[in-house]
Amino acid sequence: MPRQQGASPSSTKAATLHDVARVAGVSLITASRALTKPSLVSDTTIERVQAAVQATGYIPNLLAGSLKSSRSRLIAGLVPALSVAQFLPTLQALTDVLDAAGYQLMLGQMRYDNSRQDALLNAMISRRVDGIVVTGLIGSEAVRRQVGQLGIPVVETWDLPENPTDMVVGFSHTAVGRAVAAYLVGKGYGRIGLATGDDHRAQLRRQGLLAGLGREVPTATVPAPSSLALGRRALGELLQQDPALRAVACSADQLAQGVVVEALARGLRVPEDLAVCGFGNADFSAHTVPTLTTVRVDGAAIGRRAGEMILARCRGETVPDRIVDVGFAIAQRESA
Amino acid sequence: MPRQQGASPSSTKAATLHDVARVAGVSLITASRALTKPSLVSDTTIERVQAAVQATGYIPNLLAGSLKSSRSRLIAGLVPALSVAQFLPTLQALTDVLDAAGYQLMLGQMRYDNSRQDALLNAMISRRVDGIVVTGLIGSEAVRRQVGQLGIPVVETWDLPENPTDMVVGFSHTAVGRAVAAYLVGKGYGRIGLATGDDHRAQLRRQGLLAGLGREVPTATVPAPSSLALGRRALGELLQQDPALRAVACSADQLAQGVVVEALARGLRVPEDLAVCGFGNADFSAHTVPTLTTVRVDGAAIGRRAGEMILARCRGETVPDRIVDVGFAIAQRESA
DNA sequence: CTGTTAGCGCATTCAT
DNA sequence: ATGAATGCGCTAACAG
Repeated sequence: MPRQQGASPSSTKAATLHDVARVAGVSLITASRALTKPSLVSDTTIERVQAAVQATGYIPNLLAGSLKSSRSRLIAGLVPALSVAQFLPTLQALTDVLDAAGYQLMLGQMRYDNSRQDALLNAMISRRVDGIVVTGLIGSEAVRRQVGQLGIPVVETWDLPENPTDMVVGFSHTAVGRAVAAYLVGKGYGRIGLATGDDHRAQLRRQGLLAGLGREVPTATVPAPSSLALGRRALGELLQQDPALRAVACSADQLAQGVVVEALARGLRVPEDLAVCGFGNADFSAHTVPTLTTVRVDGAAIGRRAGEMILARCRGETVPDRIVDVGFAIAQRESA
Repeated sequence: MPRQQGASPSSTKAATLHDVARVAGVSLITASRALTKPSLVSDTTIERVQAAVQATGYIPNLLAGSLKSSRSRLIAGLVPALSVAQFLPTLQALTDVLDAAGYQLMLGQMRYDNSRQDALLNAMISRRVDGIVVTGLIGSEAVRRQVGQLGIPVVETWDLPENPTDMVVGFSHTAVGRAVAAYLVGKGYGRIGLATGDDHRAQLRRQGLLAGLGREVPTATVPAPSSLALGRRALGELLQQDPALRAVACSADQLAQGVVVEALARGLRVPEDLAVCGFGNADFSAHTVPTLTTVRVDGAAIGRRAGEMILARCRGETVPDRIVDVGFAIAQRESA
């Protein structure tokens, strides 16, 4: 018995707070307070209002409440693309933190494109989001100014810029690059190559790696999002540049996995003939053969922390640490 | 020079449409129409209004517009969890389709928990979402009734129930199970095992597989989300149940990858000693060694189609095909 | 093509 | 502890 398409609600129109108040025999505002600020209302009226809510099937209209109070309880969550596995734990943790506080996340995909970032931010601001969490940085100077003027709290994540738009939760990518360089050199690998994505942060890690090594290295650059297939291709390119390559640093575990697969397919042993280091500590990295040496980053912690900072600012609190470094750690495993 | 935290906008309050109208020298409603229904307004006034928008830095308040028009241009997108890689292409395509039409996606994680599903739906309805897209089915009978009464369009996806809440875009999981059974039997594999997730859809595929085979099979059930590690564990369990196992059907490519890794680690050749079939055609499946035989499903098409159906209903159109079967195909590769 | 009027449903401000 | 009035910013419905 399919319901009538596009029809208005089957019977009468939806109940409003007005109806609840009438049924409960109290004024509009008392009903409102009973539901949102129970401490200001007597227990008996709370009960009567709640009974009226049940009776009427009342569902509050947050649009109206938001308009009046100028607080939408909506947070914008911006990612380059949902397919970037890297950011999923962050988004997941963020959504959970917000949900627990009665906030919802509006999702936006920026597509590594500044003009789209502009349009998206405008759409979010039009909805009067109470805060913005962006994975990566806000690239558009115009947008930075705009959110600054409007006083919208912003948390940039997964990076650690010197001049954040507002707040930031992340870590130093150049430090990661240096750490990986030091690790590989410490293991005695001389001929090192790099398989890297083309995004901003991967390039920072590249710079750190080169600085740590003190020289250029063979490099294969692949487009986002990183994948096993791209890793295989990258190793092919790197071996053309240096057939005697002994180690490959990768900008993502997906790439590292591909490099390993390609190496094994070419009859190279990992790590005896070729060492491989990834980045991100993906869920599979501890369980491949060989297990993947990688850089561990707590993406969920980034999301949680970002959510808490945004919520604190939404409550009007001052956040003492506007720049939070969650750090990273090299996870030593078999592949390097 | 950090901006003042929690401060109100740096200077005066934000411009409203009222200000725009005043600056442009037209009435409020004309300014509104110039921005949202330009066809009803003369070109010269459009220009003047747009100039006024620039001059005032006006950003529309969709909260107010939505309240008045009862159309929020907000769509709820519900997934069990963001970590279920399966659904990402669907969400990504859905977000793109909605964005192009000026709609935004509000993300919700249901956590395989009916009570949370209830609470989440309520939060979404409170915000007067214009539609709901859920990956999987709406489990709560109360919620189904509620959205039905409110006349909110709903698209359930990735399944093909006989009685959808409203609309559905998916495919038959029992048919997938039968197809996989037929494929493996056709290849001559006798002793077949199953590594499967514990979610509803995976169980439907299991039923199809068993029906196709006409008998029970050794089964290892793992919790969501599927991963390489769980696949390795599952193969261990299956080999305990039947050391002479010749083939394993998996409910996800992540599991299949783990089964392959574990098989190789135990000195089994794939597919000579053990054939493996996955599900979902993940991005890596065509590039592993050996490449993974799997079931191809067009997740992006599901998201696109779902978005189009929701948007059509938001425009008041009648959707002729309320039940859309996007089908599936077995991708024959090396592992089986 | 343009304008006037009248709210959408709720929360803030003041009163009692 | 409760209530009356007011308006958040915008758009639908009618005029002209």
